[in-house]
Amino acid sequence: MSHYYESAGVESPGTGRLIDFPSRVTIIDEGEPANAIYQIVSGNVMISKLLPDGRRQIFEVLGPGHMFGVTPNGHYDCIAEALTDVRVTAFEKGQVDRSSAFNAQLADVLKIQICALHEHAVLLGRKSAVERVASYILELIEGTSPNEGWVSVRVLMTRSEIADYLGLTLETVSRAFSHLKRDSIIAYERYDGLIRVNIPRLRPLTSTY
Amino acid sequence: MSHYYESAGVESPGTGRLIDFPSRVTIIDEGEPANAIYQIVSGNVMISKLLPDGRRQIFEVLGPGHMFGVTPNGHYDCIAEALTDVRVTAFEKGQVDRSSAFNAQLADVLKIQICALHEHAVLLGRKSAVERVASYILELIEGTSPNEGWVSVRVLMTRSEIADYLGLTLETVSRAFSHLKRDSIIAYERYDGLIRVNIPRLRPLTSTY
DNA sequence: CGAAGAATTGAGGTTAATCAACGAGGGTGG
DNA sequence: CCACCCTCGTTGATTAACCTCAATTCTTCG
Repeated sequence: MSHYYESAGVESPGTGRLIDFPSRVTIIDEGEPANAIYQIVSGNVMISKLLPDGRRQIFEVLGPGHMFGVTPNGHYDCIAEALTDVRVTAFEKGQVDRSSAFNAQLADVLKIQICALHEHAVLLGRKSAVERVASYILELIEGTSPNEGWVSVRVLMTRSEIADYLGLTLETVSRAFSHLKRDSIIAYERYDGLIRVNIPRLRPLTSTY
Repeated sequence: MSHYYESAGVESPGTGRLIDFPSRVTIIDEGEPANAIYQIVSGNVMISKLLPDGRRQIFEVLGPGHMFGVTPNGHYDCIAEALTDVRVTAFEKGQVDRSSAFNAQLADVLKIQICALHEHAVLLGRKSAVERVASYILELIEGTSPNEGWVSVRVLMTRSEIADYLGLTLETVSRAFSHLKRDSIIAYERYDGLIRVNIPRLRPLTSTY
């Protein structure tokens, strides 16, 4: 069962309801009846699944504009958890089903998500540990302004979460970070998760075009 | 460049054009301008991506009703290849964009695909070789009538293709099949890819609910 | 029948997982 | 304020799983 922390029930423009969640809180649980579709206003949300024995796989980390809680049947097929403090718009099932504007926007974000899931499947199925971590760091930077030279970026996920995202163990992730640091491809800053990244040297390690 | 084998350009009911492809032919290539969206009428299509050094990851094997060639930008993000002889309906870009009936159907299949991609990410990131192969065989049976007892199923993909689908090598896939055969969980029939499967004994090996 | 491709099996090497110890913050309560 | 605990991260030693290389068999098709 997930525990819901609601902000004041402010009505958003498009029939949606604004809800706030603090960091690390479960927003939706796998198997719950799918009563709403959520769109992120601010913050980041991790989407994952658990195996019966506790193994976890995180598929994607979504940011503002993205949607989750979409399912082909009546139940959520995965877990959504707040990585940061998050503000979402919740659209009640049935209220938006017939809105073609909503469905058009939904289709757009689903296309982007499928594309990202494809890329992530290549990572999980075919990349080495260092390639995975390099790809992860580069992914953090995507969208950040300058894509050349040294760039600073904040790593919000723990080693354990990164491991569950990359299909590795936390030790292997830690070793890969150490490896990149030793080779001066990344450098740690005053330890609040901030790192500096040498993009031209990192990019070739990802084995991506 | 993919080479297109077209059937007689029969017009399908909904402004789509019917096209036939023989087995193993490339239907769309990554990077090509996305001029059409395809819906499978009959047969199966493998969706994959290649890394620069030739490593391949197959994400999904699609059947009738499913769509491919959907992309958030103007270019295909992955390869589509005929696993069997395939008949598809090709919908030209621009002709269907404003059809809400088409978009509704598109959204429906995208939701199913995302769900499948989630499940596959768990397999790639968190399952052992035998668990992956067991999951693969069970997936072949999904939709086949009786889900209990012994069931016959045809394995259409080569060991190499299965390996690229499961993120393994073909030898590891072969060993996993041999392992399942030795334990009488599957049995080979007169070798045209047909195997018999003991579902009650196979299912626990997949580590899925 | 012969050739080419597919599958199987074995031996040995490599990568990442596992098991384990230790250190660095951050919060809590005495 | 300090001692304690707990989580997180790092690093080392060992193990296990899977990959690589190689040889052989099986299957299909001309």
